[in-house]
Amino acid sequence: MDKKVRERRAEAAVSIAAVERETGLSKDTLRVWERRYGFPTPARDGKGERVYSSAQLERLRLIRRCMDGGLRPGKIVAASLTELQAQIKKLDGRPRLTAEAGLHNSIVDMLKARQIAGIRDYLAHALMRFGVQRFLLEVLTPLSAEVGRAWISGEIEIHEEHVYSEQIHHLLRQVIASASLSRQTPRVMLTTLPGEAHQLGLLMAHASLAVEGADCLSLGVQTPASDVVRAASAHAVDIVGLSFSLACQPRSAYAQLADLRQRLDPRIELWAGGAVWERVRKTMPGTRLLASVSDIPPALADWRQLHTAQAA
Amino acid sequence: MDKKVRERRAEAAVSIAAVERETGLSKDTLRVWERRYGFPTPARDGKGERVYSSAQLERLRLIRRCMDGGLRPGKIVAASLTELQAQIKKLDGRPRLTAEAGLHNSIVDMLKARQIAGIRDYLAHALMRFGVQRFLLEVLTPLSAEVGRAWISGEIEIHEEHVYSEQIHHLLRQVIASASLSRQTPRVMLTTLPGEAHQLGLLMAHASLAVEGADCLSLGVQTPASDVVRAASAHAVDIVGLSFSLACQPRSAYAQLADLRQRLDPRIELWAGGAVWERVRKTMPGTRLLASVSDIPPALADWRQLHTAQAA
DNA sequence: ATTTCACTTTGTCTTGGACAAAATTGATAT
DNA sequence: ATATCAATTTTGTCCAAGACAAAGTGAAAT
Repeated sequence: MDKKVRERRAEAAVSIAAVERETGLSKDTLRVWERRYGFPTPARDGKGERVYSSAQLERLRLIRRCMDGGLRPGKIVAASLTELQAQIKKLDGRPRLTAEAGLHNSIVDMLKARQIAGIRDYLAHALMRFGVQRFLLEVLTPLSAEVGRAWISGEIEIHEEHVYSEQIHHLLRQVIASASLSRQTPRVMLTTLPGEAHQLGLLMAHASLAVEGADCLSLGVQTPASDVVRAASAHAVDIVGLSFSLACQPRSAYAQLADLRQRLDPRIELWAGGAVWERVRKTMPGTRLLASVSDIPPALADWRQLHTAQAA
Repeated sequence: MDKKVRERRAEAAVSIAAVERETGLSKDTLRVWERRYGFPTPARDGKGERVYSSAQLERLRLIRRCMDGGLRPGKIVAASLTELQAQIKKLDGRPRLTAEAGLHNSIVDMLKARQIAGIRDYLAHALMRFGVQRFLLEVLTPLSAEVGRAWISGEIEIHEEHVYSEQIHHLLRQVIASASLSRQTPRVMLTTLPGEAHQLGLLMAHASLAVEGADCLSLGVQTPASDVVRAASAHAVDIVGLSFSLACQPRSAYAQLADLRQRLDPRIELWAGGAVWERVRKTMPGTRLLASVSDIPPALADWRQLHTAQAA
């Protein structure tokens, strides 16, 4: 099955723009790698434009994954497929927080067996059993990582990953709908910046905040920074929460965040969530970096303590 | 004091990457406009890199809005600020789709007044009053058109449009959750093709189908055509439903659809929804073009009639 | 009224060079 | 042994000006 998937992927030939979309590596970066490291080495079409094979695309995805794990391009861009897979194995060996280790494998198996109702039931059951916070942290976080891994390794196809995301999305919307109460504090506005199209992180944060009794207002994904500033003031929120996925570049994410912090009303707190922040050492004054959903409840408790203290 | 001045300067001066993020215009496009139309004309920093003033950024945003309204770059990139504003006023004057004028104006007003709870209540009430199908057709369709128009004409800001979309999104997910029954016929797989990021049309179709008792499986947005083909076979669906927004090009949409029809198992029906199809006259064998949500129930009735006749 | 064809507009891709921010290395001091 | 700081390497982003095809426009022909 594994092999078959890979062969089918190898059929298509993709443009540099498509590779940029799929891997998150900019066109400039792809061209400069070709010059410096001799990889990737795309064919050319009649126009003289780069045409990447799916094999190269897959290898680029592996490279991307290694980089997300902290390895540097110079060491891995020229590395062979087997070397990359060895590196990933090493990275995957990190300890995990898991409510149920068996769960992840069975969900991936269910995806492969197209048992959608089974997935839905399993997730709904886990949610009821553990409660929202533990569900997010101990079930959804490792599960999403596992599904992502299964896709990269070719175990499942992209449409199976889509099915998974869609089920989670649906479940989280229901959690948010039932957990939302109006007139709570603090007021939190949630969104992502342009370029960040991943909704799941945002929804997880939304669910966590809603359950903890915050008054959440989501703008959906991809709100330009200037609109975030205007919307935050217009809706008089206490906190602006931004979600960043692992796919984004830490450097540009940090720069965007710094820019926003500068333009945002200093009385409004800025929280940035996402696993990227594990890899960033610098902190930013007036900004709270939340590397995991488990950081949300303590952050909220801090805010409340500070603001009741001030009121008293 | 020194620091404050520097901050103000930094506020007024943005890099080409920041302009790309804020406006959605690619770096290449910005550079080529500079060459061709003589605008924008950014200053340069010590490195020789472009530094855009916030005035130019604002003008670029206006240009962007005119283009979203259908104007072409050649006519407006070199236009002055006042000319641009005049153009936007003209766009505002286009005929409005208002079946129930009172409702739409009040929703736009509520958006402007930040009365989110009011919007939510209003929509929920309309849903209960009219039922799902009439709600989709008579409320949501004209309302979305009106909100889009209000944005183009500058009446509301983009974040207010985001708030609106998010509320609709939430409501529709709830409709889908309560309307979905398993083991119904036909089995319908829903998604959009790459480049089509709009979820609302897809959700509206999903809600309509779910209410009519179809067994829906959504893949979310932007599934590559080859994955659509594989997923349709893997999940043994009867119908593949694709959503196209008005923003897409009729010709490329038609071409993509024809390509998909050719590769898809001929026993699986292909339905394409979206207002684009109003502007396309050609039909495609084995493909059903649905220009409105009101076309969904009859299409479903046709399918059922055909397939019960065959079974008998 | 619709299709066809030539013409114009427009976004994206190309090359190879340059440079600064970030990361690493090595030397020195505590 | 560990912390600090400077030197060095690595790495992503930006630049220029040219090229080309896809999308849009408008006129002529069916």
